[in-house]
Amino acid sequence: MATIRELARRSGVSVATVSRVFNTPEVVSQHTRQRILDLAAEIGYLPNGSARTLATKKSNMVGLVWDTDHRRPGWRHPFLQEILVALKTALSAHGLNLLMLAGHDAAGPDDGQRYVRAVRQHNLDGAVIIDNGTRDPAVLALVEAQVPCVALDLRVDGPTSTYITSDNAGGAALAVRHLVERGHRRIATITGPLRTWPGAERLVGFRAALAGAGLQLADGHVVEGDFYLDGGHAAMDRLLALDDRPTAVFVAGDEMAVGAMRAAQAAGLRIPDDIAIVGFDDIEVAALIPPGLSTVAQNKPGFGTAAAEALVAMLHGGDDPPKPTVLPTTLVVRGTT
Amino acid sequence: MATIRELARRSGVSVATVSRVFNTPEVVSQHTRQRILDLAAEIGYLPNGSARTLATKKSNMVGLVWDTDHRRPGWRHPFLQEILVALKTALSAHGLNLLMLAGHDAAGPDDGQRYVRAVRQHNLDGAVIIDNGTRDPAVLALVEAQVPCVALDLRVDGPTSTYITSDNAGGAALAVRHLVERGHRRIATITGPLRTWPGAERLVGFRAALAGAGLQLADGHVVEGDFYLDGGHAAMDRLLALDDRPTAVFVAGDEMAVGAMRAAQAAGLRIPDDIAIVGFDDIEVAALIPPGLSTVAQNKPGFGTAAAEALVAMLHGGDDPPKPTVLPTTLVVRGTT
DNA sequence: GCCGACAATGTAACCGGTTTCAGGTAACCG
DNA sequence: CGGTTACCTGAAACCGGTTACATTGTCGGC
Repeated sequence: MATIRELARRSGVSVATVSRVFNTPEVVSQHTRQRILDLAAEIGYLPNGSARTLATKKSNMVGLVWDTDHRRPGWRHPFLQEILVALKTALSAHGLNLLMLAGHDAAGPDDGQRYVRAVRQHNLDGAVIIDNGTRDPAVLALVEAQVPCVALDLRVDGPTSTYITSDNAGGAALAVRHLVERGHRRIATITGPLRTWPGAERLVGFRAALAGAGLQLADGHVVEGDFYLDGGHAAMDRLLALDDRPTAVFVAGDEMAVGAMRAAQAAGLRIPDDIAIVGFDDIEVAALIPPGLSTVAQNKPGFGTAAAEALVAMLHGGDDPPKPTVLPTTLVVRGTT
Repeated sequence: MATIRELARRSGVSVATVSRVFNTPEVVSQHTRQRILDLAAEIGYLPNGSARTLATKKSNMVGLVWDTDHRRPGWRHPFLQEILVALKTALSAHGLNLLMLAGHDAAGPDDGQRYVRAVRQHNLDGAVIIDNGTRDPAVLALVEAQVPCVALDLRVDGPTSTYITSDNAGGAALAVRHLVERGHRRIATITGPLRTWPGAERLVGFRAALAGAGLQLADGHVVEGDFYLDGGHAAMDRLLALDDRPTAVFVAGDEMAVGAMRAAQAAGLRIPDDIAIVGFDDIEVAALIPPGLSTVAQNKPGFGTAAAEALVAMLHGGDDPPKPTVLPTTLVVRGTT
């Protein structure tokens, strides 16, 4: 393994000069620079990342906090894969790597400082937080420790942190307006967990849009779900048991919407004739399941790229507190409406 | 930021002793050890990972090679999320972290050495390769460079590398036998890309099982697909255009199977009465799409845990070449058969 | 009472870079 | 021709750990 001293010796310069070739190339003369670069390529020299990190305290790595909730074994993010692809691509375009941080599953004590510890131990430059749905104290510790952070779908801010989210309220409004246009008057909703940011916001948007259309929200027409399929099914069952059963339901998550569709079908209802459904997320199944789930689509890669941009801005950029990014949503009309 | 010298000074011992407390605790006296640990907790001392890596050349990090194929923007692994969860959990139980390595998307030259470079630069202890479907030369460079590697669904082996795969041939055989039991005699298959390991093996298993059942494989009853939905659709169209149309199709991937179902339905065929379909993978949609896709299920978390085990065995274990892991598959019968 | 073994700790070199500061050379100016 | 100045390079301290080797002290055996 070639080291910098080896390379310096061979090319007859000092280690300082070699170091400069890789860090501030403009200060070393064209001639020596080229000679060193050629030789470096020849002997296969690569600057050692650990040494560099040790000296500079910058690792060019950001942590990925994605806590696979131990209380909920089947926990899945609706479109983790798309986010990850976009995030990784955008980060590596800036020379940043992504380190997956261990969550609850990690060995060692858990005093709520586990992410902070990991960040300090590895000299991470920042962190991306993919919401686990709850305000994990360990996550909050991260932003309190002034680690540059960008959270997805979790509302955190401060001098060194910001968040990316879809226009949840606006998306919900899109859904409602669409249903109203289709002639529905009795519109219910199955929400996400209301302690989560998207869960809460989509309900806010729903209510506002309903009011905007001059419609009343009937008793029992708001049922809190859990973003999972079975939860959606159960919630729909409750709606269908009502005396003034709604003719349309805005379901705040596609997975729940699929469950809701099943519940409706199990109750012998035809979709969309007897009951219309609009989901949120636009996950893969939405297009596949007959008759096709109308839904509010999120800009999935947008989460990843926006997160990368925001993080880079905080790392390289000035001191002005970063602005949250709100990604626009779009309505996708399929067969359920 | 407390350093080891600071901690040493405060507790009145040498840095060597402090270091030993964290690395070989048994050699330092109970009394001093406790005193140092207490003080460490008090001042919040954490060993610096970079310094440690620099000195020991072990980083306790493994690279994740997951090349999001730039030639195929929509490239998705059928169950990346499940693998990732299991992998991360299993690795962190051994104190290992996962670093996502940049692929084609990275800046800099691409001479096929990009992963090797990344590994050397960060002193990675090993790598997990999530197959991109092709034998990427950059991946092969990794195993040639004697980096401890474990590949998923990609057959690589050598003194420092091994792979994890499902029993693809066996799974295909399960599917065929199931169809035979249902009374089918004219069984066709839509394969994955035959240059991929799972694509090839599933075809092998298919052929063997057919022969084992004493059945002939008719001309044109093997159509190569691409693991994507549209490819499955197109392949099914070709099968349905045949004179001796099959009564059952083994589709070597669920995503393709969904496409195939659509093609069949578009052609006015009833499933499973006019044509039966068995998929492979057991992705989420399989259970959701009516009438429910019968399929060969893979042990998804198994990939992650097995990969972690294999890697740990190579890192800590002896020099005996690691054994590949073949995960059993199971048949899940739903409505398409 | 001396010696060897052993347990606990310290000293200092080393891992492979970065960076401050200073030195040398050549060009330029008055 | 002396003095700036700009440009390029080198010497050496430093980042925060690990570890080979040396040292000290205790104790048991003979």
